[in-house]
Amino acid sequence: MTTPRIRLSPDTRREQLLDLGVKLLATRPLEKLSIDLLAEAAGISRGLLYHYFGNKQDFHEAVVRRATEDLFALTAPTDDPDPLARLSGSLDGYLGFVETNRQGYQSLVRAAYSGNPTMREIYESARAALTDRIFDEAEPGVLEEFGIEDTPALRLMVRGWSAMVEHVVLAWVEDSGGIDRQALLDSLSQALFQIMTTAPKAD
Amino acid sequence: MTTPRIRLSPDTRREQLLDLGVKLLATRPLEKLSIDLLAEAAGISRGLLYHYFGNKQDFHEAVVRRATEDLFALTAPTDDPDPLARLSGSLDGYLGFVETNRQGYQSLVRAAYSGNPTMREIYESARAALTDRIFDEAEPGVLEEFGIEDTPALRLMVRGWSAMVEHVVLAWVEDSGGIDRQALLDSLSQALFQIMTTAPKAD
DNA sequence: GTGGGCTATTGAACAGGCGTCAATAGCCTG
DNA sequence: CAGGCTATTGACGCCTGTTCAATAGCCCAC
Repeated sequence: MTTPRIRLSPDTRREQLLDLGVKLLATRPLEKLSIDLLAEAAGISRGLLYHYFGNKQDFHEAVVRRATEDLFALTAPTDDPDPLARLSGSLDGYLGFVETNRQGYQSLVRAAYSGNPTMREIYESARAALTDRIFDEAEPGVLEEFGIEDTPALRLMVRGWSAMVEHVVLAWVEDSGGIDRQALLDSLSQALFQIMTTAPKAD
Repeated sequence: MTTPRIRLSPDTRREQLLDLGVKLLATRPLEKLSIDLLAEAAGISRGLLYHYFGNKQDFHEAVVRRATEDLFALTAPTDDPDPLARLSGSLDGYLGFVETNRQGYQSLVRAAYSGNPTMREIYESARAALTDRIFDEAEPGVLEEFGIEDTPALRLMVRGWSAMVEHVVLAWVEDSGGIDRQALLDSLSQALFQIMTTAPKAD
């Protein structure tokens, strides 16, 4: 009755478990992704998971890291040289991702706030990568034209803007409240522009 | 050896457990606030906790609700009639609260993202109350002077600004990066002003 | 083709935290 | 000071994470 045990190469097995983890995360929060659930879904014993990932924490971290990689890959900005157009396009891609992966994205954000410092770092670096590439890949000198200066204060405010985007987008996806999609995107990019042009100069 | 059991009135006992819960929350995240820990700290049996709060969820919710009430009470705005001054004072009080209750405030924010809808609602309504009172208590007509119109889109963006404030303030408290306290407060209130004056009109 | 070894895989056992409930014992009232 | 109401207990069952010695699939040498 019981399925005969199947022996796979470590790489294959690890990949299978990681992919399955991300897939299951799209339907439930991280805390509901138990060892039991994954083992049963993968058709393996609980013990095997501990062979590949030291413990539940490590497994969860690996799954979240994989999920952020997916997010990053699926939201590449356009190659428009205008930074504003790049920002707009990137925001559009980001919103699209959230629209089609609402549950998975919620699980991701929640994981970032779960209290585990490593988890937070994983998400924080993903978020940094998302915003950085909008500007870093732009032609040098464009920012200076607008009087934007790269200071710790500016970086802090931009990270704050990211948090705002997360919140607004998640709320809008839940219930748009009659707000037009494009108007939302415009407001968010305009907010960033304003924030950047008026950030305080560091002491 | 064992302490003789002490019989208190339900109200007294409940109050004691709630206060103790908030106190313990200031030193650890919510998920570490186990039944065992609280029972031992309070000098009671685990069973008694289930008599007062149906289960761990309910207990956690009650503790978080109490914590948000404390936050609200400790950050009352000044009675300045000028809405900008009121906002500034309120932000100042809020930052002060976070500075002196960093751990507890972190636990609070994390709880809000924990996935429990009730928890989220508790925190969301506290956040709404914090921002609403800045404007609701202002003299009527001031907002209109600045062309600010109360629309779903505006409310959404203001809630987004709250998320930004949370993020920025927590990051700044962790590591100021040489950013001046007053400059931070100014940037945040200025950001709100800009966001409010340029929010899209709902279709 | 086959026997043997490397190691992927298992499952039973342990730990610790949540939740239940019949039994116990403070405190108040007459 | 006796009796009752009910606040309080503690032992029990269950579920989930974690360990580890035993098992068995796959590949290679012959």
